[in-house]
Amino acid sequence: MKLNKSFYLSDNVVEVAQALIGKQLCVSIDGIIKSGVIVETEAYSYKEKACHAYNYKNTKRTSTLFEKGGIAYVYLCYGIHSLFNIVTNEKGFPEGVLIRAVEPTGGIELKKKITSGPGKLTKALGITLKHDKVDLTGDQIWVEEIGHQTVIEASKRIGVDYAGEDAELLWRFTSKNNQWISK
DNA sequence: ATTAAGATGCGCT
DNA sequence: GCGCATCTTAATA
Repeated sequence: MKLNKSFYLSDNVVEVAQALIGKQLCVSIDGIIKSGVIVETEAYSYKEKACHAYNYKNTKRTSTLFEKGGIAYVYLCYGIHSLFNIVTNEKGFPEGVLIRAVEPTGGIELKKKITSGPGKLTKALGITLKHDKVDLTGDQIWVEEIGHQTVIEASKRIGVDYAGEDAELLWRFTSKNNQWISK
């Protein structure tokens, strides 16, 4: 069952990040659907330094985060990697959930662990910068409830040491004992 | 116009 | 564990 818009409009991005664990992410490209269960997320909010849109910093890159929740935020990191986020909250409140890892369920090459990392999973799913601002209630990218029961663990986020005290926030959520999460 | 740095991943030691 | 590839954005002038 596809999640509807209201799921993404919560003003508590941390709750959304937790709720997304165990949901299934689907991407439809050229009629081919690729899917995977979300097993690792991170929450980002304008309230803390690690976020691109910290303190309502609205730039060309972060403008997507200021849009109404329920759309994709894809951006290029280090000139190489496309990172996929889900924008939450109402328009003007930049918050989002970074998808760091998924467990492949369909349409993805299963031989190698190519989904265990924010840069790799986008490639595995075929997500590109063209998907920036794509509506997640549409037919290109969406998230659906599949009734997965998961034990969620909270930990510190990765790669945000520069954020000082905010790097200590336990805003990374993983599915316990899952082999697909990044290390 | 110029430059520094980044929500990473890979290869090598 | 460490360094590099690679390029867009943003801060500075």
